[in-house]
Amino acid sequence: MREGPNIVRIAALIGDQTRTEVLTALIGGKALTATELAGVAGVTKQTISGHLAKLIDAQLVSVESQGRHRYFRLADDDVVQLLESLMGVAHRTGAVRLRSSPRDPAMHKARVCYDHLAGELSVQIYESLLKRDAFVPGKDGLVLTVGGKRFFTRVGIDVEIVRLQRRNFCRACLDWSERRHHLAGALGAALLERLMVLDWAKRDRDSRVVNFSRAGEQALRELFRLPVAR
Amino acid sequence: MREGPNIVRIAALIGDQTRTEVLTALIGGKALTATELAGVAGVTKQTISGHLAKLIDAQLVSVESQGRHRYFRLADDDVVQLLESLMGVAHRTGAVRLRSSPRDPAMHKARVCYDHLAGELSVQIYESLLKRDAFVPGKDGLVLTVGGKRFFTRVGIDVEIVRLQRRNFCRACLDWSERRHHLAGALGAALLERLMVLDWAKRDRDSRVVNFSRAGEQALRELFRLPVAR
DNA sequence: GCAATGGTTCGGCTAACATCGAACCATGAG
DNA sequence: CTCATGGTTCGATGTTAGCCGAACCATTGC
Repeated sequence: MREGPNIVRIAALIGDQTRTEVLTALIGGKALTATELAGVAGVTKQTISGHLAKLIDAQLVSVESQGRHRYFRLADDDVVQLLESLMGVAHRTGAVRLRSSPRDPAMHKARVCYDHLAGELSVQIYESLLKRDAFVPGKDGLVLTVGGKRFFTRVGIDVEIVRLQRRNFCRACLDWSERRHHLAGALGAALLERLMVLDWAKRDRDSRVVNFSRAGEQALRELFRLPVAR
Repeated sequence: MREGPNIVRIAALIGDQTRTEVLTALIGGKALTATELAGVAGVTKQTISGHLAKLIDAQLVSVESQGRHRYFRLADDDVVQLLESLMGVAHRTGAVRLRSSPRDPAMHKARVCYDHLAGELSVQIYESLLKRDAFVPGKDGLVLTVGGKRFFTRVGIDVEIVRLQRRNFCRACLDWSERRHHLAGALGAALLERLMVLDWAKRDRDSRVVNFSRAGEQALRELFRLPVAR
């Protein structure tokens, strides 16, 4: 009768305010401790401990113990994709949070999606690269062409070193605010990393927003030949 | 404090066995009545009525009244994408249904994803088209090139007529079993439709499986120049 | 060794919600 | 009009699960 994977359990886990608070906090990409997570979720540590146990059991979150601390992070990229997918639907159905802060437009322009860039700018980068044949589809994600490699070399990224990472090198990720794709994988992460090192962009202290400096955005736009800013 | 769309409500709705039964039944693409849905979910009609009201209120499902019947269908493509995304995570975490039927390999090869094709074959088609520059990324999904149009004309699809539909014409959809993209949108739907008319493929009576005839698969492979079958 | 901090386990309380029986409204057939 | 069928509303019931207080284990610092 029933077929396919059991999605109910996963959805039920996300269908709780506290746990979603945890998951969205982890989209930021940084590994957090239980007490930190209890703080952002606004519950006691006993409660958060219970929730984290469930999330780990379901393999949505993974842990690493270091001394008396336990660091929690998302277990896999696909969790990020799932959350962004959920946000897409929530966005369409108008189920947005009441407190739509001034952050909102900034979130749309550029934000962190786990460890890579999301939002308007990121989509433009991805599409510009695609249009210039920077990658072709491969058997597991995207394959960077010789021409594509040049773009990254020019920002100061050593593509061959990035390629050594065990994770997926380069793939597309659906952007909930734009409903289009942006660059993810090790290469996407390396790009965001590099933007921060160059001081072209800075992460907002306590949100997923990424703020570009005037010069940084300018340089990025020229480098990836993005359409002119409005 | 909190930012972004409210995903908890959506996830909580999916996090119920009965409602998920309803949603997955509707991925099949056909609009179903309340009593039919009560049947597949195994609950009484009062119960299903309550669930449907919630799903409609959250805009995951839409209704159309016809006489004394009310036909329920998924409200938007993004719900399908969300469900497939969930299945992807559930698949990775090994949370598959106990009863893994002989249907399972068939599901992986070809199945219906709302109104278009999903599974191994569909991914191959998509990637073959992409490699042959059948589309370029556009501002809202993919744009079919002149070269791409030829592929569809050759199967007997009048692309210009398909383009008239109000829905998104052509876009990519993430495939949970393959973890890669396949073709969706009006064009994807038209292709599946055409395959059935040509008798190259048939839908399984009571599942999402799509069975290809020997000749049909052969023809499809040649037409879209797919890699040789294993 | 002893306190302090990070985290988990246990038990009990409470609220939310899925379920169904029964009654009720709407449409269509005879 | 009358009856049958498709759906919804209401109220009562039972289960689930989130939450916290308290006690407990583990690691670090003094």
